[in-house]
Amino acid sequence: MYDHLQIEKKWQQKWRESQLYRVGEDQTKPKYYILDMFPYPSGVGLHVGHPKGYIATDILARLKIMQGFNVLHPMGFDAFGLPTENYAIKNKMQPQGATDINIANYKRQLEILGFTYDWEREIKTTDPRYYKWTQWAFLKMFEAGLVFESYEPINWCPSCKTGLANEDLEDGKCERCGSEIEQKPMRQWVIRITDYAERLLADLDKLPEWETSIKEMQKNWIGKSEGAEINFGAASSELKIKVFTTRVDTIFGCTYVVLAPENELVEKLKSQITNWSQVAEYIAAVKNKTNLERTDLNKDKTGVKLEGVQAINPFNGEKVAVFIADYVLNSYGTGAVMAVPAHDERDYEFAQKYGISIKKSISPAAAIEAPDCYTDDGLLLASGEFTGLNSASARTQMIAWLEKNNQGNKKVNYKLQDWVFSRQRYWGEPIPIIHCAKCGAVPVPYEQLPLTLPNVKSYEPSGTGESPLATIADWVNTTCPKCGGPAQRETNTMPQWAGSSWYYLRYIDPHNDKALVDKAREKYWSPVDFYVGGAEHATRHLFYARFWHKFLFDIGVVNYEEPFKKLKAVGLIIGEDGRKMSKRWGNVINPDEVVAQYGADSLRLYEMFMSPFSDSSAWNTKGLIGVRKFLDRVINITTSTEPDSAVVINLLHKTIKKVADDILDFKFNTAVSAMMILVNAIYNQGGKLSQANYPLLLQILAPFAPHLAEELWANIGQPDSIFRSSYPTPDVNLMKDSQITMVVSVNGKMRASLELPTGISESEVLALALEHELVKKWLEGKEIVKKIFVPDKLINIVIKYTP
RNA sequence: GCCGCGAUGGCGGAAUUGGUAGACGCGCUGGACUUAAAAUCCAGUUCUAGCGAUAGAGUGAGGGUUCGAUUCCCUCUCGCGGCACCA
Repeated sequence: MYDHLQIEKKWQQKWRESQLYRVGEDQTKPKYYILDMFPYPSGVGLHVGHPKGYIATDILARLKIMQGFNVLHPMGFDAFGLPTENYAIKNKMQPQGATDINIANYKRQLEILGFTYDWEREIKTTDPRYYKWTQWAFLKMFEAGLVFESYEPINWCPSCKTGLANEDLEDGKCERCGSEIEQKPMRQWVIRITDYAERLLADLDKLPEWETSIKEMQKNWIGKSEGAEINFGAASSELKIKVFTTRVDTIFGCTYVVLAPENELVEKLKSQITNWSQVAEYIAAVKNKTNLERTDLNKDKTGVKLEGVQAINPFNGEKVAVFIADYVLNSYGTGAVMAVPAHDERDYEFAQKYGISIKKSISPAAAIEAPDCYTDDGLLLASGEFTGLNSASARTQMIAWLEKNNQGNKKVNYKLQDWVFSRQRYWGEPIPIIHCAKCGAVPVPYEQLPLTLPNVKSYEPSGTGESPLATIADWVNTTCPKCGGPAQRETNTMPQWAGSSWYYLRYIDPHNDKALVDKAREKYWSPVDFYVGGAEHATRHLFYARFWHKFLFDIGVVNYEEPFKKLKAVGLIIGEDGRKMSKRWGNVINPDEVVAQYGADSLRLYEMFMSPFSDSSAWNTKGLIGVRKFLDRVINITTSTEPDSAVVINLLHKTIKKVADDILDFKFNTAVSAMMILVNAIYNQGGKLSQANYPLLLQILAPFAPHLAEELWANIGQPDSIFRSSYPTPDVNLMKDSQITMVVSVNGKMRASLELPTGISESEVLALALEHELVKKWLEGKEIVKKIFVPDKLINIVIKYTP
């Protein structure tokens, strides 16, 4: 047993005093930038799940430091946003005050775990010196035409009293509070992220070190689909009904056309629609539905036929019926589809219900029975000049036909929607725009940045949908920077994602007041070599950050097109009862208590040992005691003037290599296991280790258990920190095995094993095997058909099977 | 429904160009030490049969490829994550 409290406190203080973690700018050294997703400092503090990723990056950082790299491993706080604002309202505090208290608590909790952060580089997104550059980037986007105002209906959370982006919804409910959301028209600032859709998709291929699952999620999020826009004529009207389809090849099977109820064509066709009252009623009913109801797949498809209107198929001049139905979304494609019930399941279901005819135009290429609704590619059937073509070439030729006849064109669509970038809330970066009656939306001049958040009496949402900022007359009323006339400030603030979209750049150059980041420094430190965080950010933060970075690249602020070279997702730690850690279940484990009772080194080691890094797994205090026992065993190893056994020497050098390799691979659980095996071997030789090898043991342990390793390092008279020593290099000769276990199997089944010198030949092994009693009895009276020999591994004797 | 990932002892998990399944840890059993307990140390621990040597079975289920499959292929079941009427 050792006094972890005393040791850990002592070294944390010494490291601070000696500025062990100060990050230098010596650009002649190779750099390594390791980044954690920075935390949101909530009022409840950290539970043991939060630091898991930080422990892993800290181990990697310490290894890299010992390997001679200039390591940047910073930490900061993503502090703007709703939770703090709501927390402040509830506790009758100012959001700024609540943030300061929460950050101080988080820092304290991080400090006791012994991380290598250089707090000189700390970032807070709420610091005006930081958000000056968030605002600056926004204005650059405004200048570049990427930002626009939109009056589209937005998702409105009646409980949070704020607008939400689609990204902030879960199952049509508010991600934060779980309330059902409503549709409410609201003036919003929107960023044209869709302009970058193609690059965000294509450049995923430049990220081989990202986990495929996260790349797949981003791909699905962008949702690219290639197809065609086709103009259907409207009978007895000049209007064109433009539809989008990925399956032009099925168009000869089109028996009706469907418009989204909100499609503006509906209003334009009003004069021809003979059942308008019925149509209007349907449109009104759809409007009242929440998105949740509308997108519920289990519900029946509904729609109304537009009596008096017909659409003309440009390929064959056929007139087909026109419907409105809420299964067609106005926000995707053209808000209109051509329906081919024979080859699309939704259309099939709808046609069945409304008695619309079903016409086959594709037959399966293989000789199989065609189902009523066949959705795969095949051969074209009854399709005029295109009959007999396969689907793929038909699509190419039919699009060419459309373009030649001016009836449509090739078109790529994305599910990705533009980024609603404003919130009607107080605790966010003010959007630096001034509204002038004469000049329109005018940017706040760059030299006036940062545009700071004013103090306000009440942080409660106004309830009208406007930000509390709107109530501060002397802040709102200003003069137009362009014409000098009276004007009003924008009162919306930015979403929480804004500050986190580029923070990794600021760590490189945190105090620069002339630029977002110095370009030479950025060239040296970027990109982030290793980024670690929760997979839940795959389609939000990670997507926005990639977009923001590409924009900064385009305007020449950064040198590289992608911000994060390697990405690893951290698995959750759930409660001992198998449920997510939450106050509600009373299963939260507080790291403060674990550190007090077992020490930070034990916590670090345990979280790395408990499961593969990216897997989620349940906390188990018994397992924690197991790694604490391991540390106690390390302490009890004594140094000796006697040489070590061959087994220990061999194992030590193998372990040096394995631990370093495993850290770089984020396979911490097997690294810890390898160290345990080594220590067990040392105990088998009496718990003594030679003076020459003892320091090596401490060095491989140091990244995992820094306090203890540092203490033991000092105990053997080392004057400087163990983290200023060089990570040991394994001796390849000492790692070599002189003996191997040769497996002898008969028909693939292990029957015996032989301890033999390495490099032994097949004939020698065979001779020994045939003599072996355990092998002999299986071979008696049997004919040997063949032998398979894997050098230094096994020999398999194959005999003829005679029942 | 679609996309991705996964399923191994009582538990967490280990094992990759296909070659000893169950490393390491927890738990459990026994022993040493102790007046006793805790701690520590040592030994054992997949299941079945056997005192034992040993034999048989065994990596979610079924099939296949192979001298040999936890690993590769096909079908299915269950679980996790993401997306979801995207035309």
